[in-house]
Amino acid sequence: MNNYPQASRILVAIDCIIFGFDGKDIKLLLIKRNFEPEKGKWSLMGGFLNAEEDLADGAVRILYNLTGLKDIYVEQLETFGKADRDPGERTVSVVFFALIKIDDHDSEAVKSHNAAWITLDARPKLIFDHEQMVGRAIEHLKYNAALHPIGFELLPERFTIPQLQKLYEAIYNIPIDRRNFSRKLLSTGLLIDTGQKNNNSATKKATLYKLDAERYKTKFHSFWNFMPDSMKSQ
Amino acid sequence: MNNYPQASRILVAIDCIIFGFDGKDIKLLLIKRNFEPEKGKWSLMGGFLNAEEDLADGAVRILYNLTGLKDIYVEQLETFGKADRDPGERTVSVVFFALIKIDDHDSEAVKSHNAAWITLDARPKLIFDHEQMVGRAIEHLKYNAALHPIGFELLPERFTIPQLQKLYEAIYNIPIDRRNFSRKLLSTGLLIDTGQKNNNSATKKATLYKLDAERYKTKFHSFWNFMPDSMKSQ
DNA sequence: CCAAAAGTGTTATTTTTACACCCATGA
DNA sequence: TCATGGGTGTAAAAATAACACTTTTGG
Repeated sequence: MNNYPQASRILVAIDCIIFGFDGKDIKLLLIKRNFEPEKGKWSLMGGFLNAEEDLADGAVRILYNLTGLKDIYVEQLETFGKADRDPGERTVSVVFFALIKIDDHDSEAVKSHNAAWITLDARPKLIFDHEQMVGRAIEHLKYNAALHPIGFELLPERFTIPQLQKLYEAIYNIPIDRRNFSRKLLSTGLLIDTGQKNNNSATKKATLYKLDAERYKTKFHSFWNFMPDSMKSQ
Repeated sequence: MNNYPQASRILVAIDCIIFGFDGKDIKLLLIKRNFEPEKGKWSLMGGFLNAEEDLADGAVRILYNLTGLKDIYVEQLETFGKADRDPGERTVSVVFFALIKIDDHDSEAVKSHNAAWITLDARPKLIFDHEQMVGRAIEHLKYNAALHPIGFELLPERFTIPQLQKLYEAIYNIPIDRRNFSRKLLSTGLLIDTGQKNNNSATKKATLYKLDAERYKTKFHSFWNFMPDSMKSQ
């Protein structure tokens, strides 16, 4: 069957930008390639879309290979399609944006792929246009974390308000007022007090909350402001 | 040169969702296909990405073919990649979102493509997954018109505040308070009073404004609220 | 002179910001 | 007992929402 004889068939790649948070910094999961092409250089985790595979399934497959996780927060970000973006062969790359709970990943799988968690500041040069992809993903993270409750995807199942605050401070690289932040968060009605306290702290133990899964679903598309207004123009 | 021998080459399509505004309704530019496949049915305007063409250039080419316009507001929206989305052959489609000033388009070109401006309510069933694409684009329009000053792209070079209000009322399908809307708009500093008045009106003539191009560029990424807060949860 | 649409001002309410003190904990 | 981080309240400022009258125009 060939209804479109004159059109070009092109490689379709999938590249994944994977963010994590270690309690202090936002990190990217990058791989040091032990395969060709560009062996020895750093890149995003990727692969090709299979002939009979749904695009979204391809992203899940690639994320699973690297992290051992199946229920990851994934969004399609943007498709990169400059004619010369891959010098080997014309390739269009669909970039996916993933947020994971950093403690959940399978460190064996990560190790076997020669991958590492790297802070944004310390990231090496990446191959092809992967640098631009990361730039776009950081932009997306900043933009969307202010409007939707996606920050939770980077934290453990149970988390404290101070943890969440540190996350937002890392994303926007600004200090946030503790009192206002806490009030704003609690007023969303998204947080359920688990009654437990955090043991990690050497001082007063913070309350552990979990997400109200129902409300999270229904409120996800609301427009919010986790970010101070002074950041809105950036 | 074939560095990736085992990967599949796939057709890459480009489909364009083109919005216009006639002063009363938001409209879509759709084509009634006078070519195979699916001849006689309605679809989005589209085409295939050429072997040596940048993706963004492909979108511009396709938009130009249909509208005769080159400086159109275009954003990449989303890539649709279900394995079975095109029954003819595996095709991944990159969907673009375009806003045009409806009076500017080349009606000859539109006619020769068998295309028509159709209101959202009156739109026919579309082929393949084009229906979903349109749904996604409407969502995107609603979301983004509230946060960025993209509404202007649907209006003539010179426009009045009441025109802009009607546009927003059409997008969100709600009545907006004239006084609050006008104040909010003018406070952005984006509008320049041209000193002219609108002749179309049968009653009091409204002031014609134009965009402050400089400010438009610098303020584009600001987060705004052209939408009343009561809509935020939708 | 009247119907229809444009323009504009004030007040109440809500949201956001700025800011300081007390509490719990383990070393 | 003290240093560290967690928890909370209040008042000022800013933004938003609600609301009504006057002006211009063409028929």
